[in-house]
Amino acid sequence: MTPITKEAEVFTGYLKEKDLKLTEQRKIILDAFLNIETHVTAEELYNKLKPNNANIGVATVYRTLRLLCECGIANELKFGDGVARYEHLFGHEHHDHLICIRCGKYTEVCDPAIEELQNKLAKKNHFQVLRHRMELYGICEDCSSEKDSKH
Amino acid sequence: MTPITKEAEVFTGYLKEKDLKLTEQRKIILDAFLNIETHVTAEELYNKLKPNNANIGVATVYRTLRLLCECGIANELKFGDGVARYEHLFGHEHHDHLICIRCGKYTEVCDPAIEELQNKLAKKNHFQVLRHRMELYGICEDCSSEKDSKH
DNA sequence: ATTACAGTTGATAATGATTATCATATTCGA
DNA sequence: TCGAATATGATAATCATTATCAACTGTAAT
Repeated sequence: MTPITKEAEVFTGYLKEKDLKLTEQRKIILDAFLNIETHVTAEELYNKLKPNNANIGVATVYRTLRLLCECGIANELKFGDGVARYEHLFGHEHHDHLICIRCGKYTEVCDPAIEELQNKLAKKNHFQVLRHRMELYGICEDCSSEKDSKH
Repeated sequence: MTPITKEAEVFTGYLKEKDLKLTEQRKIILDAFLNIETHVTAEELYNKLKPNNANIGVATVYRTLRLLCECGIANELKFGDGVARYEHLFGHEHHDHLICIRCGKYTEVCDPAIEELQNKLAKKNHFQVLRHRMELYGICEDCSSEKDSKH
């Protein structure tokens, strides 16, 4: 069976609402995107699709990822290396990132206490927060112990 | 008199240490950079210099900004619009940003309580934090009241 | 099912920020 | 002053992303 995911429903609804069309490519891209449990770049997703779908172009991948962001299924991340990465939002609502500068691995974290302080901070500055990003860069546990275990 | 700024000292020291040369262009670029009290992009700095220094190329501006980052005088910021911005660090050590998505204005903020929680969060994840970035995106006070005052 | 049109597609050109190249020019210690 | 090492500016190259556009497809009404 082909289970109709929450994401597929949302996407379909969004397209209808905007008078956009549910094309074969969009279905394939959404499906592939949901089957990746980490960040992907548009390029990576495109390369993943190519073997089985020789006919999907990069431009369409970019276009579709934008749509997925617009309807809240995906989230665009820019860590500062000049490439946009995309992650799905459903199932892991909001979170921040710990990014290892040695191996590139990242961990999703969430700290409600920090969020609360952020809101307080914003209020103090008469600023209405819509979204935020917080990234801690450093060395992850694995890389840290690797360095220690040099013998 | 030409006051020798702390930044000029640091820069000179850094260049000497690395066997790099203190060129006329580097002096001019540092000077111009220090005279801007906000973020600048490399392009903006270049345009600012051009009228009085027809002979400085964009490449040199980029190169010099990188040096300034390396020696801790400048800090590179990437807000996700594809352009790198640079701010000086001395005098405003560490801070985070409130960024207005309507007018583009940003405010520097600093909250030690948040920093502390960040460190705790990292420790809990056995992660060694080297640096972090936190940006709150939303509507600033001015833009917010502007909207209200539509009459 | 057919039609017709609005929206979509892929190939590729274009863009825009940044970096590499390279011949010429500068710096600075000996 | 000289010479080796480093810098410079102009411009080509790069890389991710977006625009272009003729051909194609989804959809809702017929």
